[in-house]
Amino acid sequence: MGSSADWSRERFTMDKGCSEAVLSVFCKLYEDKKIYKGSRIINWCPVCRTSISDAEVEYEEQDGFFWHINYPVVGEEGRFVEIATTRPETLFGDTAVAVNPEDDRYKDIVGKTLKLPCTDREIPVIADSYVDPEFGTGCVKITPAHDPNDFEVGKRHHLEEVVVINDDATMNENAGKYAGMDRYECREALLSDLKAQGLLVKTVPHTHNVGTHDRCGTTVEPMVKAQWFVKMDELIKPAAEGVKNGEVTLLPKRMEKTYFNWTDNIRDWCISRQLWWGHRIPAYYCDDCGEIVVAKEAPTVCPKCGGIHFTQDPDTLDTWFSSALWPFSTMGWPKDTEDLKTFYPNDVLVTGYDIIFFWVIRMIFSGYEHMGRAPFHTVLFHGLVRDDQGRKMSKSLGNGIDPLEVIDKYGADALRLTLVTGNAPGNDMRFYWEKVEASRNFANKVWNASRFIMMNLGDETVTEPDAKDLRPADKWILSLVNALTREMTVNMEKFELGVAVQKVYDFIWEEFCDWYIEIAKTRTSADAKEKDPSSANAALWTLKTVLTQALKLLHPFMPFITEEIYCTLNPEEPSIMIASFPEYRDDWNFPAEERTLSYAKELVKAVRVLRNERNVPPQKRSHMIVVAEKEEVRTAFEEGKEAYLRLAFASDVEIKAEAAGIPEDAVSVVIRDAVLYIPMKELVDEKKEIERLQKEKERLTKELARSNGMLKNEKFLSKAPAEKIAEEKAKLSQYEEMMAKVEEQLNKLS
RNA sequence: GGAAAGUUAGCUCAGCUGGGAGAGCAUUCGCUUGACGUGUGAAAGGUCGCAGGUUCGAGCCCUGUACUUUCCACCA
Repeated sequence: MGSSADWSRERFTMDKGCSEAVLSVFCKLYEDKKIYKGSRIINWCPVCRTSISDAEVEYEEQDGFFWHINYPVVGEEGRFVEIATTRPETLFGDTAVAVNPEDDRYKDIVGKTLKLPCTDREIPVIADSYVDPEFGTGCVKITPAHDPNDFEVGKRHHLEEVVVINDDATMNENAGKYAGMDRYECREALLSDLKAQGLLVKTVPHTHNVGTHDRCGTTVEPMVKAQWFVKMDELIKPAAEGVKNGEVTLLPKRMEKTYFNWTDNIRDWCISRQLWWGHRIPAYYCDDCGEIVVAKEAPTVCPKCGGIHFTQDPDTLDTWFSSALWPFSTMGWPKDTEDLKTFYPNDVLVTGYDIIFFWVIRMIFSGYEHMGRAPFHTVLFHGLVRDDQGRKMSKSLGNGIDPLEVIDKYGADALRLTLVTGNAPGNDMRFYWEKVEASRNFANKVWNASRFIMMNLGDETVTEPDAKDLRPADKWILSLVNALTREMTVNMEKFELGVAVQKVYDFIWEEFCDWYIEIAKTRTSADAKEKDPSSANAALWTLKTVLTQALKLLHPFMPFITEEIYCTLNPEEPSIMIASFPEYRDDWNFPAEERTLSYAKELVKAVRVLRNERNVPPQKRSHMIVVAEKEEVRTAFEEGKEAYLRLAFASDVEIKAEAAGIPEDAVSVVIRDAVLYIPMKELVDEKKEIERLQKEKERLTKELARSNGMLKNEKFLSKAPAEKIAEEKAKLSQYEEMMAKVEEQLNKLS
C-alpha cells in the first residue's frame, strides 16, 4: 500500500519493551487501587472458556420463547406464583422471586416462601423496584449467579449466588438429575418434566437479544467469577474532559457522540482472560496463606506469613490492555527515553470507527493516566470497506477481498486511489472492481502523459524561460496548478482527502492532459523546435514543471507511480518522498491568461459541437472569423490563437470588430462576448442550424428568466451582498447580448 | 429503549462558508486527431425521500415524517 514506515522500529505488544510497560502499568494501577480482583458477573464464553469484556459481546436478535412456569407457594395448596423466563435452565440457580413493591397484585405474597420446581429447595418472594409490573407476569425469578441484573438484586437482598453452569456450559451438581447435561439439553428435559407436573403454564414466542462472543459467535453465559478489573470511574474523567475541551479532536465530529456515550456510561473493565496467549497477570499467591502479591517479579518471601512458595495467577490480560499503552510503551516507557520525548505525544491517529471503544478510548485514558497528557491531538476515523452489496466482509460469508490480489491485478496505487476517491471521512465504502479499474486507468493516463512529455523533452535540457517567452497557455496552466496547490492543501489540512484527490485528478486529466498537452503539441514537434526554439523551450519547460508539481500533489495518493516518474524526469533528485511539498506562489497567478484560455476553450468547444452535429471529417480545416465588439475580447482571441487554432480545426482565423463582409454561406455560433463564423459549404444545413439556434434560444430564455427574476426582486437587491448583485448583473447583460445575436442569426436564416 | 448516519443521474458516490446540480461506471452517436481505445470528442439522463419552516435565495440551516444502515443499552 505504500505506507512509509520505519521498519527498524517494528513493535509487537509481546516484545520485551512493551511487556515491561504492561507490568509497570499493572503494578502501578494495583497500588493505586485502580486494579482489583473481585467476584462479579462477567461474560463467559463456554467455547473459548474465558471471560470477555463487555465490548467483546455482540448482541444479535434471536427468535426464542417466553416460558411461563408456576412456582408453588409453600403451605398454600393450589396457590402458585407464575413467572416468565427465556432461560428455564437457570431455575436451579434461583434464590428468590421478585415482584415490584408497588404492584397490588402481589403485595400479599411478598415474604412468603416458594417451592422451586424440580428441586427440593425453597426460595423467598422479595420486593424490588427493578421489576417492571408491565412486563411478563410481573414476577421475576432471581438468579444472581447467572444474570447481571439479578446479581445486583441479589446484592441488595443478600441472596445466595448459586452457580449451576460449568465452564463448558454443562449443568453442574446443583442441577440435580440434570447435572452433566448441556445447558440446552437441560432446558428441553426440564421443560418436559415441568409440563408433566403441570407447572408449565404456557409457551409464548418471543424475540430477544442474545449476547454472543464477537470472535466465535458462541452465546455468552453470564457468570459470577473471580476476575481482575480496572476501576474506570476516575480513569475515564480526563479522557472525557480532553475531548470536551479540544485537547483531542475527533473527526468527523459526530464520533464524539459515540465517544461520550461510552465515557458517560462507563463500567469497570474486566481484564483477565483464561487464555494461554497473552501477558500473564503479575499476581502471585502464597501457597501457605493465600496472600496476593502483585509485583513485576515473583516474590521470594510472603510478606504475611513468611512462606516461600508461590503460584502465579494463571490468567492473562485482555489483548487491548497492552494495546492501550502503545503510544508510549513502544517508545521505551517507563524509562524516560529520547524517543519518548520526541514522539510523545504523537499527532494524528488514523483508524476505523469500529475500534473506538476497544482501542482509541483506552489509549486516550492510558495516555492521561501514565503520561499526563493525551497521546495525540487528532483522531481521524475512516469507514469500513464493504462488499458490493454493502455487507461487512467476513470469513463466514467468504466475501472478503484480499488486497494483495487487487494489487497483483491493478497495482497498489490503483487500490490506494480507489480507497480515497469519492469518500467522505468516516463513511463506509462498497468495494467494486470497476472502481479499481477506473483508478488503474488514471494511473495509465499519468504514465502515458509522462511518457509523452519525456519523449518530447528528449535529451535536450530545458531552461527556465524568461517571463516574456511564456505563451498565454503556459501561464494559464501554471496559474491553474498554482491555484490547485492552494486549494488541495486546504482540503488536506482539513482531512478532506476525497475532495483533495478529486481536484488533483480533474486537473491532471482534464486541464493538463486534455487541454494543455494538446495545445503544447504544436510547439514541441521537431519542426516547431527548429522554427521557434524559444517557444518550444517554454512549452517543454512548462510541461516538465507542471508535471513535476502535479506529481508532488498526487504523491500522497499514488506513491509508487509518482516516485518512478519523478525520478526519471528529474534524475538529479533522489526521491519525491523527500522533495518539499509545493506551496502557492504569487508569481504564478495569471488572471489575464486564464481569461484568454477560457475564450479559447469556449471557441474550441463550440466548433466541436458544430462539426459533431454535421459529421465533418477531422482532416477538413476551415477558415474562421471571430467578431467581437470589445477590444479586450479581440485581444484575448488574438492572444489565444496559438492555443485554439489546431484544436478548432482552423486553417486560419480573422478577428474583427464588426460583422461586415462575412460570406453568406457561413455558419455562425454565438459564444460569450463574440460570434464565430465558419464559411464552409459542408457545414451549412439550414434545418440543423435553425434547430440548434432554437435550442440555444430556449436555454438563454431560461437563464434570462432566472436572472431577471432575481434582479427584479427588490428584496434580493436590498439584502444580498453587493458582489452577488454585481455578478448577477454582469451575467444578465451577457445573456441579453447573446440572445440578441442568436435572434439575429435566426432572423437571417428564416 | 437511546443515539448517529444515509436517502442526490440507471448503478456507486462526491458536493468544502447557503448564491446557476457534479464525478466514475453504464447508455447513445462520432473519432486509426502526433502519449494513452486502460484513449478521445459530443450527447442524453436528476422535483436532491416526503411535508412544513427560516432566508432575498435551501441539496446544504431548523422542525416533523417515512424508509435503510450502524452503534449503544439488554426487560427477566
